[in-house]
Amino acid sequence: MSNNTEDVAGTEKRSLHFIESIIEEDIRNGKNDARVHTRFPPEPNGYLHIGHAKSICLNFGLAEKYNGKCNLRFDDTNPEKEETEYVDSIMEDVKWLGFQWDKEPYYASDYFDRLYDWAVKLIRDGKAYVDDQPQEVISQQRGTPTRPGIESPFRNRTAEENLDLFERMKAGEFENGSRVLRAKIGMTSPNMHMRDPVLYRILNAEHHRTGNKWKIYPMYDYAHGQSDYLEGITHSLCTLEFEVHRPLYDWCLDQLIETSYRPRQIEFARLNLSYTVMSKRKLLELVKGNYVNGWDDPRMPTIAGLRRRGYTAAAIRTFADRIGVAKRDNVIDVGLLEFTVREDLNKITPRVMAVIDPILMVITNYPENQTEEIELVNNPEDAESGTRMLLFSKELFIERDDFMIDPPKKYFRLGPGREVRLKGAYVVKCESYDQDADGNVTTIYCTYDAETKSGTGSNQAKVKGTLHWVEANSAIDAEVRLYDRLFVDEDPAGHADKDPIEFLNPDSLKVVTNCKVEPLLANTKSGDKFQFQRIGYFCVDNDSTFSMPVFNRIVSLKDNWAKEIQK
RNA sequence: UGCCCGAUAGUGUAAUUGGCAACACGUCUGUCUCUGGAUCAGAAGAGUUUAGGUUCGACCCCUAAUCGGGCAACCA
Repeated sequence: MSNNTEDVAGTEKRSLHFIESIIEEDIRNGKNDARVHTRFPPEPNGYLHIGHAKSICLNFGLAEKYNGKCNLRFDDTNPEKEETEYVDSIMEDVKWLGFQWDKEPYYASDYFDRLYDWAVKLIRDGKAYVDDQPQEVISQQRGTPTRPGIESPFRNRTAEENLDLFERMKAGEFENGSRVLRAKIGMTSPNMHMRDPVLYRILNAEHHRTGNKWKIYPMYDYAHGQSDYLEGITHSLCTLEFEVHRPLYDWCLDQLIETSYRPRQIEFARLNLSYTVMSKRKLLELVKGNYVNGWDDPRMPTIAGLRRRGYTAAAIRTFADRIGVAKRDNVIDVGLLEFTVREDLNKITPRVMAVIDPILMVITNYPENQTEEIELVNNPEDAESGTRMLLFSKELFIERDDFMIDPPKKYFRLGPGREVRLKGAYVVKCESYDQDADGNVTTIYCTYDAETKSGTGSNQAKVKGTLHWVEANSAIDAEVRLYDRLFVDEDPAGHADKDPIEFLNPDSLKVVTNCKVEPLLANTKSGDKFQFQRIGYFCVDNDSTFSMPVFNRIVSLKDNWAKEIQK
């Protein structure tokens, strides 16, 4: 390592984060034969969220960077919470993000036999014992962080007795929860996790892979390090809350292996995002309580939700890269995520005309029954994207927001007597308008100047605004789903006395059904993304049909006018 | 009252490992524009939680304090 910085994406310089520093030092020292082998170890008890994406990008990214490998391993040691549906969704999400795990996916449950044999070794070595006490008693005896615990009366059974009991636990002779296998470490450690921790518990539940074969299941602390070891993992990355578990991770390995190869646990700070919740438990609550429409609801911070919303995998990877990796607690502004998608979408999406809240515009001096074709650039950011033709006629739809009867001075759009350009077409001037009984504007009457057609080079006096529009007769109907942040509070889970549900944003979804979009949008498929000119980025939803296309708003365009009216 | 982590502009992350704090987002100006988008140019904004110490020199090392987070599931 000659320099502490490196090229990222060819241009940006980025310095090494602390995990990379550790890895590079390990490589220099030839530790574990200078291999880099990471793993992403989700428990299949829920869908992955953007926080997991950070971890995925970290683990797979490190493997890529150092020519190593990264495993996908399902940490399925608790059959009561785990399901195959989650396994499938997790694999799909990891692949979608653009990563490929080494070989086949691994499962902690594949190691149950090895883990069992190791447990037997611990018992033989006098380092584990079977405790017959109920959970509450064990819990009481553990003491408190400030007071040491006391030893279990079953702590000093003979190895033979322990072995016999443990085998019978495995055989299913005992009741659920009636006995556990505990490590024999001591009851006085200031670290609660080191006070004779439970290694195995009896669980009469059907496991999603091993079915009813097992009656006992290993605990995370016992299973994780050994699973890492069996897979040849070198750097086992996890979040900060596992810091206090590390001594136990190391203790187990110390007792069980004698090779020089050793996996090392390193902790980093999990991602927190403003205006959302980021725990599987809380997300599950949103799903089960029908506050959202499933795990892939576009408002969810799940990878499936973001995907359906229209976020690109590239944007999420860039985001993960931008937020960095460190050990201090952090809350990332959702604005950064939004910026990152806009940045990506700006480069890749075709621009189209779509009017979300249409109002009829009649061009009074445009010949009756005449139409013409207007050529429009598909994407000014992409020279390869070409152009397309769009119909223009006497009757158009424009956005209701783009007209005001009595506009303020800084309003660059249409009002009585004002002039604007219709994007790609002509400059029009508002001559009059109709209102209904309630005062709503129903039709806007304009005149156009035939000399001002776009691309003719006739440099007309500049107009302040340019509006998007669709031709009234050829436009097709569409449904648009306007998504906004799910919570109105910056940190919905940060109130000890209040449930995040209380901060749900009542306007997080607005369904608009009478939108008018250009005819091209009849032929789209789920997942297609567009920029609705002047409005935002949109993505074709799964619910879309030929007769009624449905678009999700991914994110709006940066809107300075909206900011202006805030003032 | 215990133990373990952490603390740098509004938010994140840096600082060539001790040489007078940088980048991104955000904010504000302005430019350009047939998207009030994008682009481009520029500005404001921290003197690194505090107090000591070591040193020619400290964001960086030491000590203490303060603040924040984590730890007492047969969850992961």
